[in-house]
Amino acid sequence: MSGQPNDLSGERAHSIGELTREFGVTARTLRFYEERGLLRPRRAGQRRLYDRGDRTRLKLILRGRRLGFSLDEIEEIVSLYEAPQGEAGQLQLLLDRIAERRAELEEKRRDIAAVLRDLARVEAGCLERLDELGQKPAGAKRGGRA
Amino acid sequence: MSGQPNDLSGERAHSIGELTREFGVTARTLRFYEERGLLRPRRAGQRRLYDRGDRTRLKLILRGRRLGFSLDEIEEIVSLYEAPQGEAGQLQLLLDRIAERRAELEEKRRDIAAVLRDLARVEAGCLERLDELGQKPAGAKRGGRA
DNA sequence: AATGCAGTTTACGTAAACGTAAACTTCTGA
DNA sequence: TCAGAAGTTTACGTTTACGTAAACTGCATT
Repeated sequence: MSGQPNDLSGERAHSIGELTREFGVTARTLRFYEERGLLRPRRAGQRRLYDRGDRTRLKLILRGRRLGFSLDEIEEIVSLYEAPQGEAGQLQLLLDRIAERRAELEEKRRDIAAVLRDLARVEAGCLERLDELGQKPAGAKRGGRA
Repeated sequence: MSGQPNDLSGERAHSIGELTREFGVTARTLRFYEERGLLRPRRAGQRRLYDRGDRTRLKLILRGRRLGFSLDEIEEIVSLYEAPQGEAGQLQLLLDRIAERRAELEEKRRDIAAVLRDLARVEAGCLERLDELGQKPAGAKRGGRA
């Protein structure tokens, strides 16, 4: 229909190599995530095929990774997004876990704010000192308030 | 003067055990950080004595850890705070490194915002579904806008 | 003198998250 | 038809950040 054979979904699926280039990870990493159950690409014979959903999951995984979550934690977080529409008790449990994760994220946010504030102080000291030395600082555009 | 013997600084220094309790880390961790050069407590004979500066450094270290920085990166970041008041070239290098770190931290901040936004969406879905079921949700106070 | 607690060094062990190498298949272009 | 690129499985290696155990010291009780 849309060019490629085996196009059951109407979506263009990607090979593992395409994914590595797009996301800057190695094929080993993608296979490892699959082994861990974090990704579940379908297959064309042996070859893995990653569709849009897989790419979305990968984005979430890498986001969690940048934030320093372990793969176990990432699995937990990602699972929240795809929680089955259970009954009341399940939904309440889900809400509780969301609240926990939110608390962690807000702690991280405070940590970031603190580090940014400290860096701003050091930077201010540098600039002041540079000014005393009668130098012109290069580049380094400043952002908004911390 | 202020009670303890060997009180050269006018500050009350802490034993390793006190630190572990205060910060929720093990003694092994503190010794490991020292081995890595991240901490440099003074000694009373063999015993380590941690003063206010050491505690400040430890706070910075643990902050970096919560944000998923490696100990190498943490060392780099902490060293920024204690940079020697060098001459112009050194100051410029310092400013560059600060800019790099700021960029990383701001990426993390965006990541956090994204995850919080997604969690809020899932939460909204849960609450809606709970409402349909005619249940009253427990706890889980909501925060501000993402 | 003996016990116990807190601290010390030395050293091997471990879990997480991949890296790397080997040996094989499958497709594609020259 | 055959080389090369891209993919596959299997399996052992590596780095980071500590855990854990052994053996020792110094000090305070009992």
